[in-house]
Amino acid sequence: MVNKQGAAEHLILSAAKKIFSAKGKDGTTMQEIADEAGINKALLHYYFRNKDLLFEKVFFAELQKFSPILKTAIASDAPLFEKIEKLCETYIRMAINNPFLPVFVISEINKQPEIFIHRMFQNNLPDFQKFSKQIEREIELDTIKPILPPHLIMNILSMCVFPFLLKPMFVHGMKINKDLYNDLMLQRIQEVPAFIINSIKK
Amino acid sequence: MVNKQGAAEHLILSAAKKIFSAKGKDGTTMQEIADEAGINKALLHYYFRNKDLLFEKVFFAELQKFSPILKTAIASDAPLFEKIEKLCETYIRMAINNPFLPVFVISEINKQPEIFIHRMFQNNLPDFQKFSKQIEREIELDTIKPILPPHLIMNILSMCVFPFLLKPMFVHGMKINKDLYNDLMLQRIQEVPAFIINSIKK
DNA sequence: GTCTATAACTCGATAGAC
DNA sequence: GTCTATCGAGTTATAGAC
Repeated sequence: MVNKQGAAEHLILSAAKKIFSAKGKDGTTMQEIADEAGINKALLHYYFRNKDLLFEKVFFAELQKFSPILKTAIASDAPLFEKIEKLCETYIRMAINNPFLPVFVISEINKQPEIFIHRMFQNNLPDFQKFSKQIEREIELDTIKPILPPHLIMNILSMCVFPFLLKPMFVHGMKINKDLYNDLMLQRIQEVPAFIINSIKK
Repeated sequence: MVNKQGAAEHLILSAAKKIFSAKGKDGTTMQEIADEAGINKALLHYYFRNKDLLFEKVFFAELQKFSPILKTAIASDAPLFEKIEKLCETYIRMAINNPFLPVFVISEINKQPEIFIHRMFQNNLPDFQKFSKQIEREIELDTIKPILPPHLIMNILSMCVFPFLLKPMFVHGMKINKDLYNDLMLQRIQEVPAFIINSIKK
């Protein structure tokens, strides 16, 4: 709001985040971003050189903040149920605080998988192998019902992230208002891990 | 493959389906589609008049085939567990046979929710209200554990559809090859409803 | 740093020959 | 029906004044 050094740069970044999120990279024009930021089109190029660099600046910076958090949660030595609770909370809070991220990740990952994965994790993927071993160990110990680790992992990710992708469907199609939807998402921090643990525990 | 009447039209449609699915409507150029189809750009306009009409022809035709199937499955009078099994099978088979559809639906629904929902269901949405009542009745009868219907509905949709959106992540990021991935998806036709029913049954 | 003006380019669409 | 050639709108990107 206040005119300071770096104010324009910040205005551009948050305007870009907003418009890119709503319309995707290709659907957005530099003019729209400039208008939203209340500045001139040429300034976008002055600060960020071109559209691609602006786009990357906006999203990869945001994503990389979460990459280490996720890696830590997945590789931790916590007991399985505790880890599942932690993972769900991490994913869901991330999405609540950054409603644009899930859509962005899914569309980018389906356009340029190699490039995206490389940028997101910098050649240092979360250790799903270790998590799989932990699941298999619990099955052997007979503390949970048999399930292939990839299925359990997919179930966790799915229930945490997918509802955010469906938000417009619920809000527009089924007349669930936005506040109610956000309440539902908050509930899911407890609801999802409980649902999962109910299903697998012996 | 064979040169016949209607061959070009068919080549265009499947080329368009492929490229649109990967890059989205805005990210795709008519030139790319023409190249993929091995024909000339002008032919695209000859057959489909313009880009928007081509896009709609490709996707809404496909989607509308499924709209009545889904509506029937959701509104049926089958017992709850049976209905859940049927729904999962319907969603997962749909996605297996049309790997491009989930990405398309999610990105479109997040760009233009009203328009998309209207086109997809022609003002005649699936009756989730009825499904919700059915869930609430089972809870009252004490045959399943208490859960808010929207959560259960989200869980079902999520576990059926989301894994298809993550395919590139599994295939590229975690070196799971495509055949194995498809096997996993087929398993989920049984796996997902079992996981859900395990979680909610008393 | 910020602006106006415009150059350079991409892409959808059409004209017209065959 | 299919092609080549080209137009024109819309966008990215830059030059240059302040």
